[in-house]
Amino acid sequence: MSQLSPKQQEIRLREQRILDIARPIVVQHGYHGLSMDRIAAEGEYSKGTVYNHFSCKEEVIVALAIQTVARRVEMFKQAAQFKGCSRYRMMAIGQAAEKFVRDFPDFFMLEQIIQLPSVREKISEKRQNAIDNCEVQCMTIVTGVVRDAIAAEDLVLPDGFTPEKLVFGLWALTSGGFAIALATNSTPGALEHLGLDDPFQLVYDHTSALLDGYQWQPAAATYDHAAVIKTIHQQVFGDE
Amino acid sequence: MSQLSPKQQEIRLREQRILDIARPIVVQHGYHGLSMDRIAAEGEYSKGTVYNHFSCKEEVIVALAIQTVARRVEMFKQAAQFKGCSRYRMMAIGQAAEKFVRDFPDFFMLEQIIQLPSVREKISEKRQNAIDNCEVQCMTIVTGVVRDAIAAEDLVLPDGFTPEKLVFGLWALTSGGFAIALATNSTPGALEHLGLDDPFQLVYDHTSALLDGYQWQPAAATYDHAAVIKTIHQQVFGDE
DNA sequence: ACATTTTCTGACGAAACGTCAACTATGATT
DNA sequence: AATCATAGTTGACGTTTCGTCAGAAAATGT
Repeated sequence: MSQLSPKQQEIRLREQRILDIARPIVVQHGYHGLSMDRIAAEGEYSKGTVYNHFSCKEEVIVALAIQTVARRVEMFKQAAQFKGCSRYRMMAIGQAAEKFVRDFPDFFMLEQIIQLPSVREKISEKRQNAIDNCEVQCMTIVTGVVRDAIAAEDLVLPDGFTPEKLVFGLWALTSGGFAIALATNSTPGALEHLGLDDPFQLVYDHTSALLDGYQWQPAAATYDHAAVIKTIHQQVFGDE
Repeated sequence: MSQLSPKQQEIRLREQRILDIARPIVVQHGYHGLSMDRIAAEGEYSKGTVYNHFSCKEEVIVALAIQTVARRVEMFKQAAQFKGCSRYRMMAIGQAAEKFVRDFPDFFMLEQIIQLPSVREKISEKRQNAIDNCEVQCMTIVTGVVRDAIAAEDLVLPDGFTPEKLVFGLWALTSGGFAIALATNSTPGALEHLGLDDPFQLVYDHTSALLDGYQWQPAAATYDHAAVIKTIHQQVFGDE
């Protein structure tokens, strides 16, 4: 039934092609460097054609962000399936989050930008939902691991303290830490000057401390972190 | 010696007046809602005059941010002088950070924006340094409390783990948490739907857990948080 | 072959940026 | 008081980007 006419196929392909054109522009020149005129010029379309696909610049940006964040959801899904105890599985998700930021630093920063009201208010409801859905999926995956930890009695949360509340903390710590790491990338030496040479390592250490604070077993002091991380990267990301 | 001619006085005053005009525009209409034409129109200056003071829109934004962040430095200074044990003093700083975000939510978000390379590269070195200086001052105040805690033997850091590294974690957790709280302000119900009705409380709880993770004494379970917070607000912020 | 619908195009008006040559005010000097 | 050099002000201008839309072109149906 979904026999697309040649023309409609072309249109479908073009939508992706426009995003493929836009992506490197955003990476190289940032949010402000992207313009609809530029997309049209590089793709040799007329402006109107581009606007047929995306009603404004923000739609393009958010469409790009959705594609990228969808990859994070996949990475989180993979990580949550890591074969190991609950705490190691949580670590695997942490490693996925770190890998995502390292692989797509520009899109991690974009995520902040597309939260701005000035951007969100221009976005179609469809894409609003798509992006929110990705967030919820990530959240669901992580809370799932927390629930497993509780079920396995690796973790006991205080009364009224839900898995979601714990995840909020991990989310805040990692996203805040990564944001600092990336922001100070553009001003080299800012962190190093304070003796903070490896912010990613720091985020890891603090996450460990936070989990220790909630007494998630096994405690950080009792296992070989480097070894677990190595196994995670082999098993989940196929590194060697 | 610093006898300013009437004309020069007028110019000096105008600089502040421009910022006073710009501030509510930014608060109400955000970063994109601010334009140099608009400042000129509202102040009944010509555009050229405005450009005599600020060579671009970004300079205005950053000048505003500097003024606001300088207030945070003052709040931190006050908080660090709270009369109490090291952990309570750290809590006081946490309360100051929270109060700052509550009082100036828009400028907290601006801080993220002015970190973008596209903004920073247009800013004069003078203002670059001014804003960096505020960050460093905040950092110094907080690490000072950590050092006091170590000196008082309320806290023992692991080998090679500097006060700065601990502060990085607190900074990441609070700024990340506040960022989530503010970002989801514009999409009401997003957090509530997950049972996260009070993100500020959550940031507080997680900070406590993190400090517990590093075994900063006294442990969170051993004191009356509401009472301490009340005292902090009375003593530091003059609330009743 | 013709009609109809869909898609494409680029010229257009609006908004904002940042510049600059001409104009005006200031205050120092004779 | 008149003159002049300097400092400060102005708004029109060229540019970029946005988003629109009437008409041209192409695809599809009869």
